[in-house]
Amino acid sequence: MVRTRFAPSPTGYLHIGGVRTALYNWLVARRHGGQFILRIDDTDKSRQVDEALRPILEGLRWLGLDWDEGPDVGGPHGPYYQSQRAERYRAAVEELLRRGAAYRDYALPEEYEQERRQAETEKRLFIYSRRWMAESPEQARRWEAEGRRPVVRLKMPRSGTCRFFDAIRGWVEVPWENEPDHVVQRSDGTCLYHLANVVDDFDFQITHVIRAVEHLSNTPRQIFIAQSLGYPLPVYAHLPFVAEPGSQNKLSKRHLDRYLKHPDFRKLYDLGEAVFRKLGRSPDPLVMNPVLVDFYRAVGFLPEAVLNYILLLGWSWDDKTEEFTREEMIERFDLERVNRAPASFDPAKLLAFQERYMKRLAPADKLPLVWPFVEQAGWTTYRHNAPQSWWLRLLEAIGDRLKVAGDVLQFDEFFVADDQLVYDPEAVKKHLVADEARATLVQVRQWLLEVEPFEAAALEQHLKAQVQAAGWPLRRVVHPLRVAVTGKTVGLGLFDTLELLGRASCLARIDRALCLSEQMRTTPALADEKPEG
RNA sequence: GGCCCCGUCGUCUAGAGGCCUAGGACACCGGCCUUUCACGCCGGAAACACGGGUUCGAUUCCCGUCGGGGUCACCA
Repeated sequence: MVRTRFAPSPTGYLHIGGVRTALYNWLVARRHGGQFILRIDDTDKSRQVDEALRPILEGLRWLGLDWDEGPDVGGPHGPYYQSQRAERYRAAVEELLRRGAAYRDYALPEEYEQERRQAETEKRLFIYSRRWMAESPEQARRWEAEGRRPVVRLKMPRSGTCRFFDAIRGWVEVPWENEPDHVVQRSDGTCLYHLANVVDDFDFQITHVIRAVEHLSNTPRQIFIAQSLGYPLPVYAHLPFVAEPGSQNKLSKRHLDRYLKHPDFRKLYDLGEAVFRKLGRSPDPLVMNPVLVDFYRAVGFLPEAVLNYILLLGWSWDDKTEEFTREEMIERFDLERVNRAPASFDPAKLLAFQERYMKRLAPADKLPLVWPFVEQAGWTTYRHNAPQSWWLRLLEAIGDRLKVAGDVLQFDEFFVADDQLVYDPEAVKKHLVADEARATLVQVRQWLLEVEPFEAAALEQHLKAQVQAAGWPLRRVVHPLRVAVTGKTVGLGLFDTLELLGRASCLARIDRALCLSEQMRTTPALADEKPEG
């Protein structure tokens, strides 16, 4: 039975790199019909573990990475929180002591540190003298009487090499003498991460330890602990880290400022910010950060797209295939095809996946995605009585312009009341102020009164015919009309726009636009200002 | 600094001695389509870090150099 695990610390956020680690663990488990376990590394626990854990669990659920054992679902090997397993770790330390693989060290931190520094100045490899290693109970009592409190150190081998197989890197060798006598239990009796980690992996019967390379250099000591305790070794697989856009540095949530100088990253961020602005939400730094998964959920990305992108961050199936359904991922994923070199996070490619996936959805599929955003923006009221067919028409007309679900909010001209529509001053200046534009609008207003039914096809047919009869170029009508009814120079197809707004709104907005145009002409400050040519 | 890991187009990658005139994708550039925007279509530029070996033959194997990164806690 294959059993893998993901072991996040409750930090309050889920990082792209973390998701990839979770995904690969999940895939290995699912591929082999095994189990995926979630364990919480809260050894130095803070009060609000639940609070700090929520974004992580929600993120994993959003992406569909379900776990078989762990928080919320329980399981036969629990508890799954390290903070609740302290007794178990202490027992393991006792066992290590009993087997002679560890010792109580009564050195004061300064004393140990001094030896270390001494070696450093002499430019030689530091090997602890073990001078304060308690050789007998009497000696221990004596030192305790002096007020010394021991830590427990691993009695690491001092010759030979630690050789282990890594499913991604192959054989890795490191001389044992490079490994110091690591502490496994503090002087206050609490145990350290590496000990806990090994004990948990054994207790949970983890068969594959798949984690970031940062842990590669921790592996020898963990192997020592495991072997000393008589535990079987899991299969190790160390994933390269995920690098920053355009660099080889490890991606971190802390350097948002620097990443924003990267144009593609900036574009992604701006997209999210635009959504937030329309929602009137202030940008929470734990959400408004494309390094964190919460960002994608908040902005309306499709989890399948995000997951597909992350899958390819260090793994590929062949020289052509880029898209994978959940089933295909499970069927094809293999640790042996994971790359050794770090892969840098490419915001543009992520966006490309999102666009590709979104483009395939029918309006009826997009509606439930988009709806929460419309609701949050409080825009359901203006057209609250619009039938579902109106919404489907709107989404159809928006088409590929909808990159993420939150993008609906950019089409606010369809949601605001006619007298609330905001006109872009540049657009007005460019397309509404000229005499010709005003005359055109007056004429078009008339034509709009005649069209029946007030639908895109009929509108297009009628307006085009009238324009041709008048001997005008189509653009003479299109641009002023678009600005008049939407306030913008860009948007959906014009005839779709007219239909969706409905006749009454169109007429009302044209009237407003004409007023606005009049004001512009008679206000010298505005009229004199020449638009950039 | 010690130890460990890594090095193919700007980015993600294919390549496991001849299939390579180094393939695909994203981004980029040019053109077409077009009522704006987005989409779409066509085309283009773009890489084996360097130096030695091994071999009839190296992007692929070995060594070195250079470059990048990780790690060296009574943190996780």
